[in-house]
Amino acid sequence: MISLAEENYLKSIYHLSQAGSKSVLTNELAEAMNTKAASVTDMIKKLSTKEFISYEKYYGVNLTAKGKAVALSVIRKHRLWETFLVEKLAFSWDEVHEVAEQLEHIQSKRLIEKLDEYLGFPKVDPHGDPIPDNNGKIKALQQVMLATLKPGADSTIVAVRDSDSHLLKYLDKIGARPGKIIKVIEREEYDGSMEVSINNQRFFLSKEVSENILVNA
Amino acid sequence: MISLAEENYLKSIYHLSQAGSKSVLTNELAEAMNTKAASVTDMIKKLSTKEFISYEKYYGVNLTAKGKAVALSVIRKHRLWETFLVEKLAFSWDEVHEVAEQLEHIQSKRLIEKLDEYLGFPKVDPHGDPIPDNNGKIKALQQVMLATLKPGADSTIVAVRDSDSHLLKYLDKIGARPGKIIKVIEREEYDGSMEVSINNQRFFLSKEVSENILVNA
DNA sequence: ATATTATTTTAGGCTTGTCTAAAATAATAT
DNA sequence: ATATTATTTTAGACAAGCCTAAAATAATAT
Ligand SMILES: [Mn+2]
Ligand SMILES: [Mn+2]
Ligand SMILES: [Mn+2]
Ligand SMILES: [Mn+2]
Repeated sequence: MISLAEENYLKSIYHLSQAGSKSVLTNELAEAMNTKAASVTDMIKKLSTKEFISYEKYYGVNLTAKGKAVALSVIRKHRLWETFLVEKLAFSWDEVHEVAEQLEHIQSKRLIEKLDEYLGFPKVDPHGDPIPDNNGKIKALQQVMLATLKPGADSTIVAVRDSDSHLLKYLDKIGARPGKIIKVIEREEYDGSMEVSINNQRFFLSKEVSENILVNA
Repeated sequence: MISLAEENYLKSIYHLSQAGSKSVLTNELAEAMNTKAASVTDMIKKLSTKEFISYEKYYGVNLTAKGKAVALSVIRKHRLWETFLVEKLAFSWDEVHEVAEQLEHIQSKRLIEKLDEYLGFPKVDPHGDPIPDNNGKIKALQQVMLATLKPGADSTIVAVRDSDSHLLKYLDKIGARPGKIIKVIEREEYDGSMEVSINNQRFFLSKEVSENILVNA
């Protein structure tokens, strides 16, 4: 019915449109999918024919309701599997993303329902990302990059970007996990780096890192 | 590295050669793979080039050590996943095969090691089939089709064929599970059907059914 | 030993998903 | 308003995995 490649494209389009309505451009998608613009154009046509996306030549694509449902179903599976790997199989949070990239394509409604139940219907995955429910409803978390906070502010970590395992190892080391309170001590304007405190310990975070930590808005 | 299609071919070749040494013929493989002989010949050439099989034109194929290792690894994954689905997710034994056909292709050594551990290093899957160990060692069970037993004999069920969910539902209903003792009361020579007793209950089994129940030799 | 039949391989073609190079279009700068 | 640059699409090709039809080979029957 729907191929693995198609599912991955739809998922990428969803992420790039940040669940929003702005069109996703060919080159963005090419970069995200680690492929070439020409290949993206080819796939875009197929997805458009199948009505998973609406496509205006030269101006990018948007998910249809149908396409969004597929994307959310894949994301649901991804996040449930990540939760399973961490909670049940004792994986660390930096090891799960790649495996979940494979597991998210397993086709079995029954499996994902049973898995959800087995895990106790979790609301967020190990990185703090919300898990869409069975009907494709996802709770849009009010979140903002740590990088945008001003000195003096303190805030709770909501989620962290999950696809770079080196980043995750580092965040784990400094204790930057969802639920933790993080306080901005100082911020260097010229490079965007900041000093923060987590668990009463101080750390210097590069802009890079502080953009990958999401705190509540 | 190795594709899903290639893995499935190697698994099929393994099963058809019944872990033995007799060559597997093109048409056998075509039937098992639900494909055409011409397609099989194409794939056979690829697998031969990659040295997963030895191939003598017109006389069938045999797994190399390398090919056998791949086949056993896929079978190991299949059976561990089936065990997981039944033991942890409360699937019934007739629902697991199809899902396991997908899960067996997930590539992650770590995942399968963790899963094995999580399941307590099971030796057999829900249908009684032995699970190859991490090194590709598989315990060749001494087993024989129930159909070959003579009246009066009683024997323990070791395994049942796992790929027909209707058969499995039926076997479940009559209590024909691995570990159960089954006794042959009578056998009709003309159609190979037999009357048996399981748990002190009597059943008439067609030849079809009695060939899909494996008992210890 | 030869003819018939069954099996297997080859030839040529199709779809999916990818690529490079060239052409078309849009965006930006002068 | 036009020229330059950046982006996107088209054209043409390729590998994987499948197909049908035809040719080649092996097995079997006479
Ligand atoms: Mn992930
Ligand atoms: Mn995640
Ligand atoms: Mn099975
Ligand atoms: Mn089984």
